Amino acid sequence: MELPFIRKLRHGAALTEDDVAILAGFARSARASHARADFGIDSATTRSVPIVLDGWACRYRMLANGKRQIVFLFLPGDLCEPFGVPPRFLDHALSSLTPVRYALAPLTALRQALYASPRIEQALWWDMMLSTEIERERLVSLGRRSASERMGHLFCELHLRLDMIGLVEEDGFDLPVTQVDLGDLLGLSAVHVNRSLQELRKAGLISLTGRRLMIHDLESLCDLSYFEPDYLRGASASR
Amino acid sequence: MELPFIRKLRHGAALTEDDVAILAGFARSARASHARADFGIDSATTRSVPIVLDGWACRYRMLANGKRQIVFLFLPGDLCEPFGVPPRFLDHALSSLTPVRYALAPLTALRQALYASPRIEQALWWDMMLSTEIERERLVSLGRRSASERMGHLFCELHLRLDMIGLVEEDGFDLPVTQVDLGDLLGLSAVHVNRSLQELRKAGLISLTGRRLMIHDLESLCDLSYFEPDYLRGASASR
DNA sequence: CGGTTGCTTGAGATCCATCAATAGGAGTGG
DNA sequence: CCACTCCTATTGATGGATCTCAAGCAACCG
Repeated sequence: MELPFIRKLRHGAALTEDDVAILAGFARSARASHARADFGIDSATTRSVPIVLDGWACRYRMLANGKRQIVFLFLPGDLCEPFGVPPRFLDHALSSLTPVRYALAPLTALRQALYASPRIEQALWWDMMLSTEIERERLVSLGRRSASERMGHLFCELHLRLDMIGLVEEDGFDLPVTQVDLGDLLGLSAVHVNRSLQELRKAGLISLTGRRLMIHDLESLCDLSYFEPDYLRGASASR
Repeated sequence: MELPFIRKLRHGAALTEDDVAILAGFARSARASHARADFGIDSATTRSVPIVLDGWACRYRMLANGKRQIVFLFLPGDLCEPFGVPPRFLDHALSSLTPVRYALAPLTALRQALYASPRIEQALWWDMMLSTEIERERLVSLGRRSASERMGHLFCELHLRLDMIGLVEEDGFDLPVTQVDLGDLLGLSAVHVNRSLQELRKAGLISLTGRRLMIHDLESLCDLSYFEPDYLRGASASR
């Protein structure tokens, strides 16, 4: 199967075979990380953008009172930094949630790639804007949506993002994170995550057994959570 | 006085006089907007990035249940979109909070400017990362900080951002927004905004009369709200 | 097996939203 | 100038949403 980040970028621009070859080069040297391990920037890897090949990861922040907030959730195919990030902004607070395989794309090589191909440039900008929109919408969730609305919105978002890389089967997908993680993602306590999940279950919208989430009524879930797929209106390359 | 957005960008790169001249060109044709008016992209101005010259503005989102969440607060000198945003992502939900003067920088001209000068390119990337960090930190606020912590954090952030463009005098600055606006920014009800403000006042940390905010004890305010100026660690051009 | 991790449930406390009412100030029309 | 209205800030009272603390249970694992 095609690399997830290439599969994803195809949604942002009509890549040629040459483009794909260049991008595939970034994934040649993969690293592996255990679950729950920081894998951010160390001195040796500075000036590189991690690309998730497999597994789930996140950017998070810890407060002095011990609370954690996950700022962004990275799925397979996601670039963990913008392609033009100044090195002094490179983020140390990247962590795996599951075991993760990732590649490190040097900033210089990324720049060369987008100079070489306007389609790659377009795809990378598209990817960055997609991430930005996702982040903004989560901000709206934390500010103005109730617990179960947030949960529902997250599931709609995941459905859309995972579908983009072919990881949705029959409206179900793996959800390989704990309820504590979901709480840190949604700004909720683990206990309340549990209760919100049960609300959605009782409403017949989802089921979640093992680590597999089934969405039984996507439309109602979107309605409940004010999810508008349009907010990722760049999600398709066609206009 | 120098244009605020040039003054701001100087923090991100050592601009030459030529750079400044190019940037100043963007501000030549200013538009004006009343308070509380959408001034986003219309057909005539598409493919341009608004730059705030004067006044406060925001990007917001409305939910179907009537709730509003402000996603980003724009101060004088702020670019309202990333410089490389694909046109299909241009945001319609930009609104002024006060009367605003703004310029429209065509995307194509921005690209030419950053091709022409690596310092301009560096400054624009720096600016984008600064915005990103601010947005992330607000997400942390909404997820994991209490009402008065959020409020304190916002004031620390504003102090830092306004100081960058010379709008702080004796630890005080104008805060030209209503308590409803503050609520939509911080994910709170207007009533609770009022009570949180009084908490900060009673603690002797701030005073807010008319539309002027005085910060009496910046250090305590930072401690209270877990504000770490480092999160804007690219804030100075020196490394 | 015992220890750990994650999920579930209950009870009580806290934070914050909502509803409602008052008061002051700014603008507006007569 | 005055009466009127609208907007904003403020305060009180109440209820609901969510947190925290605590305990039990199942699954997994060394």
